[in-house]
Amino acid sequence: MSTIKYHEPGRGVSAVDGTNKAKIERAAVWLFAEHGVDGVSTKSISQQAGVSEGLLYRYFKNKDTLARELMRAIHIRLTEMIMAASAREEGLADQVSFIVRHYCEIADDDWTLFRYHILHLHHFPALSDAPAGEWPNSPHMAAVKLLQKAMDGGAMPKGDASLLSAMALGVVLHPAQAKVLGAIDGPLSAHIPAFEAGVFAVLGLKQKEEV
Amino acid sequence: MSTIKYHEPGRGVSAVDGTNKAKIERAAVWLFAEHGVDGVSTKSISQQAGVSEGLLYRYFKNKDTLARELMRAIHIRLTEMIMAASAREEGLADQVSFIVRHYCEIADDDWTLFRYHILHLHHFPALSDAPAGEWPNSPHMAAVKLLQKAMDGGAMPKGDASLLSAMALGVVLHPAQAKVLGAIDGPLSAHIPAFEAGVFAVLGLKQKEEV
DNA sequence: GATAAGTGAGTAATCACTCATTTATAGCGT
DNA sequence: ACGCTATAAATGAGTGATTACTCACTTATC
Repeated sequence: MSTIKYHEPGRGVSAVDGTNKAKIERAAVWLFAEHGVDGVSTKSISQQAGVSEGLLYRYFKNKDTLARELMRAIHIRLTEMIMAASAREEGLADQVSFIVRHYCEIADDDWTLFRYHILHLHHFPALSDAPAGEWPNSPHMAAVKLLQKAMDGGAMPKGDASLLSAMALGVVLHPAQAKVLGAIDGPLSAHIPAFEAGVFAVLGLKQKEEV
Repeated sequence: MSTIKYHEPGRGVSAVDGTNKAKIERAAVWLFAEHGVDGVSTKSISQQAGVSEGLLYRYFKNKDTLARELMRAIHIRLTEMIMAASAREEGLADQVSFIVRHYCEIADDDWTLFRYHILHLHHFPALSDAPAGEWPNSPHMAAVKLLQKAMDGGAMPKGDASLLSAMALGVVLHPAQAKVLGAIDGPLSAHIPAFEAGVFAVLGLKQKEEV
């Protein structure tokens, strides 16, 4: 696990080593987050990375593959985090707290990559459409499965798991979007207690008492 | 006011008349929502609209102006709706219900334009940054002012109005995003009761009793 | 000396935008 | 009705700039 870092253009992604491949990825994710995949030229990526344009094509088949691999990295990280929460045995409240906390920490850990995810996921329908088979392939579908299991087990009243999941995620993700637009500042983690309270309220769970 | 219509490529925007200008706007908003401003060529807009490429420049200075005018239309419509809610005198609960209901109805009324707004607002920093002066210039800032007034008047406990506003809006807007990605279907208006309950819960308001 | 890493000029396609030209519309005296 | 004219609406080939990507080549590494 990495230490927490903010805002600097393009930390994280792959290991923060000094290889040219990592330089390209860090430059690309920063530019993609800022301008969108179609708003960024391969030339600008190579310039930002400080390498030649041709080198991009030694490590990535084409621009779209580069953009998709970066998106997949954060998409999978978030999905697996929610699946990990789902596997915990301490009850629904614990699972929800786990997700809220780790969502914020993943966002803060590599804010550039996270920003790329929330702003441009829709550019990759194959990642986000997610009709989903046995394994959830998106954060949303993983959360739906978690809530469905809780409903089936009687831990919360039955309802539209997909809708409730979207509402609960929105309590965290829209503030994240507001942070992108400059309407909120500081790390997301600073607001974990507020997010927890909000998500608990939306799901109709009893707030755990203060300490 | 117009009748409710769904999904068809590019209804709404300006009046749904048959003028070439309206044809261009409808084609553009559909393509911009689908592929982003930078992912759409002026040629493709003119083809989708069934006019020549040169005609675009009789009605709009350039591609970016066209994209910005369309975004401004929905951005202002949503902002003014929230300001209208703010002017109502029936109390905070009534204002919140008003906003939730009208947000859904505006989205359903011109889903293509609304989709363009939630997916690509960040492409226009000048519209979304909104440090805001006396008059709120974004839905978020309008909602913040409403909540701040409610807090000052003792209608709800004091807190971070900007954060709470983002959380509350997220209860409606993230499901809207989920609908864009195909994880939720049907008109947003179908979920108004659930959204109201969620927003009330996030804001710590008493749910009005069932009828 | 062999393989891998890295370069950047070159290519055909596409881009946003212009402008000389053509087509449609409107007004008006007869 | 009709022709004549002035203006507005609409066209699409043409412009230089930029695009994603290739490849013959040079440089570094073992």
